[in-house]
Amino acid sequence: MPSSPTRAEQRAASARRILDAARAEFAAHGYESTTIRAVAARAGVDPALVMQHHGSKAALFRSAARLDAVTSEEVGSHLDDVVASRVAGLPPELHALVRSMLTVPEATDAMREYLDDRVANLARSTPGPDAELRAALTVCAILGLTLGRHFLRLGALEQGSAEDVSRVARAWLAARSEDAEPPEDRPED
Amino acid sequence: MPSSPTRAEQRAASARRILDAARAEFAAHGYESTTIRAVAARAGVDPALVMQHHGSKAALFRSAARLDAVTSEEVGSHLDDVVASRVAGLPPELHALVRSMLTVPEATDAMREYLDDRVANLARSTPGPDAELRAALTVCAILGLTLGRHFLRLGALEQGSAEDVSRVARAWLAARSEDAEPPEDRPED
DNA sequence: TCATCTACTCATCGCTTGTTGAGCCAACCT
DNA sequence: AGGTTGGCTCAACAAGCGATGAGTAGATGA
Repeated sequence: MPSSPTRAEQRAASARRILDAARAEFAAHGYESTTIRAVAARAGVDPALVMQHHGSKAALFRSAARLDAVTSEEVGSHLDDVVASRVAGLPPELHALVRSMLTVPEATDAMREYLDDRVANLARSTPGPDAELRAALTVCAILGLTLGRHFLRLGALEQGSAEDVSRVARAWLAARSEDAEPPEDRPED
Repeated sequence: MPSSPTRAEQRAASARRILDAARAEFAAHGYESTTIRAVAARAGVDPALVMQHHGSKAALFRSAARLDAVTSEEVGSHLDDVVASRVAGLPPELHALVRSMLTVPEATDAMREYLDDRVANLARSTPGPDAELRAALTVCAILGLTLGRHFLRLGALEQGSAEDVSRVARAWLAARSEDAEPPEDRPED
C-alpha cells in the first residue's frame, strides 16, 4: 500500500484536480455559467479551497485557459498537421478559451492575440498580393471548422470520421493555392 | 406639436424600444452578462415592464435573437452577396445570436439548425465528391470570417475596407470551389 | 512527545440577479 | 363627468453568486 502522501504532494494533487475541474467546467459551460461551487464539487473539495488556490474566479479562468503551453503545442509545423489536430479535438485549455471567446472580453483579447500571431506567421510564407488578408482567411476558416465540428456540431462535420473530414478539409484549403506552400512551414492555426 | 399618443401606440413604442435595447445588450455582452435591469435602463423603462412584456429573460432572448426574419433576409441569392453582407456587418438579431452561440445551448441549437440548412442548400449546387462536406467548409469559412472581422476583430480583417476584404474573400472562396459555381445559386451562408 | 504549521472545511456575509404583486396615474368609454 | 381600464412604476422577495475569516485535524519537525 502507498504510504500517506506528504503535505506538499497532497497540495499539488488538489491543485491539479481543481485546475482540471475548472478546465472541464469552463470548457463545457463557459465562464459566466461556471460557478466556483461547481468546480469545487467536480474536484471534490470545498469552494473556499478553490479561492485559496487561485484568489478569484477571474484568476482561475486565466489559469485554466492559459495559452502559454499551446503556442508550442503538439501542433506540428505544417498547416496540414494543424488541420488534423483541430479536427481531432481541442486540448481542454483551448476548449475553455474558445468557449468564452465571444462573451468574455479578456478571452476575446487572448484569442485575438493568438490568432493575429498565427496570421502573421502564415502571411510570411504566403506569396502574392493580399498575403496577410488571405492568411487571415485561412486561419479563420480553420477556426470556423473547429467551431462547426466541436462546438456547433454541424451535421456534415460531426458525422464524418476525423480522417475523412481532415482529408477533405486539407484538400479544400490547399485548392488553387498554386502560389504558396513551401515544403517546410511554421506552426499555424 | 404631436397630440398625446394613444395607449396602444405608447404600448407599441415601449415594446419596440425594449426589443431594440435587448438586441443591443445581448449583442454587446451576450446572454449571461446581460441583465434585465440593463435592458430596461437602455430602453428607459422599469425592469418590471420588460418582464410584463416578455415574461422571462429567456423569452426575451428568444424574441431578440429570432432567426425567422433572417432566413429570407436582405441576403442576396448569390454566395458573393452573402460574403459582402457578412463583411459589411451583421443585423442586430443575428449579432445577438452569434454572440451567445457558444455559451447558450438554445442559441447553439438555433445556430446549428440555421447553418445546417445553409450547408444543405449549398451542397445541392456543389458537384463532385464530398459535396456536403465541402459545402460545410465554405459555410464555416464565412462564419469564421464574420467572427474574425466583427467579434474577434483580427487586425488583418478589421483594418481593410469592406470592399477590399469582400473582394479578396470572394476570390479566395471561389478558388476553393472551382468545380462548382452554376450561374444562379440559392441563398447561402 | 508536544508544540507548530498548514491544508482544508464550515458558516456566513454582502451583493446582484430574475421575478412578483400591489399601487399609481393618465387614457378611455359611456 | 366619473367610473373603469390598462400601461407603468415602486418596493421587495427568494435564490444563488463570489468571497471572507475563523476554526479543525492531521502531518511536521525538534
